[in-house]
Amino acid sequence: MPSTPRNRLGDLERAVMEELWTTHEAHPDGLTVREVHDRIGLERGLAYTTLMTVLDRMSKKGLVDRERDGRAWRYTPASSRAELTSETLHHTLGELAGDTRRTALLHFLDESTPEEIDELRAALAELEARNSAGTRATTST
Amino acid sequence: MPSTPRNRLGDLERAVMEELWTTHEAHPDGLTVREVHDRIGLERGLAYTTLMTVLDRMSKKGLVDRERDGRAWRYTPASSRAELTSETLHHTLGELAGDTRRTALLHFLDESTPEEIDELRAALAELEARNSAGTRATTST
DNA sequence: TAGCATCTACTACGACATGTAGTTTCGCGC
DNA sequence: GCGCGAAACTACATGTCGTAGTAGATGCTA
Repeated sequence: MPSTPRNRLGDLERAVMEELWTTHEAHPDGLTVREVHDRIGLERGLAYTTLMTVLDRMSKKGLVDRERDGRAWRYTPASSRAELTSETLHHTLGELAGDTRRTALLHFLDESTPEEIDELRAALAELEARNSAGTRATTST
Repeated sequence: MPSTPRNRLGDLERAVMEELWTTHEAHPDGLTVREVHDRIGLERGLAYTTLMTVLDRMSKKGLVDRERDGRAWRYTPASSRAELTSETLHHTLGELAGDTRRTALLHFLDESTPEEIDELRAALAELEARNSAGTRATTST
């Protein structure tokens, strides 16, 4: 857990994260500034240095990690989209006391589509399955 | 549903909302700037006008409603804490595509305490109960 | 009725985040 | 040795938020 809040991304920051996330499989070592610029900067008419600044700031905020590759840096997402989202969700709910949280959750579900609720149920079921399996063996992180 | 995003409150803004929320039952007509100042401004050594500015901005952002009461305005929360939270949760999850959302939810649950998960289950159960009851009668909202 | 209290409306300003980009510096390969 | 490309540093505009002062309206009171 990073000490810095590092929530709420700006538009460009978000676009960069999206790019890093979606290319992470194909490029596990990350992308250089130039690569990011070629992918999302050119089409927006952004200067190379703009992406450099943004990536630099993002690494200082702990949103991305970077590693040397020759004279360049390779940037990788510090956490997956799922992790970051989960973090935000916890943050949002974390501000609420127990009783209020209940109400908020109810409201949330109330305004969810049946599909979303199904997803949630499925996730709960999966968690349960995993837990009961792990009860007598696994020691996960 | 407000057209303006109106998420992410600042510290003072949040404190004001908390005050409006917690006093809403006892004061359904809302609070005046002076009352808000007396309640949370004095102890922080804030000027009266500071609260005025903040409340004014918040009403422009749609966070609070206001109604005339003599020469003063009475401010009420535009939505309950639960609604606002629910909105934020939806917003957070709304950026994700189906597959990613599943993963995010799983992550979220993974990092939740058993109590939190119970709360969620309870909320789901309550929703279900309400739905099956309403299937043949109620026409809500 | 003149003045004081009280409220709103308008303006301001510093700090910080973000988008955007230029300038400087430095190392590597030819 | 020189130039290319990358990083590092600096800069500036805009928007938000916390903070507050001042001007102007209006009602109450002596």
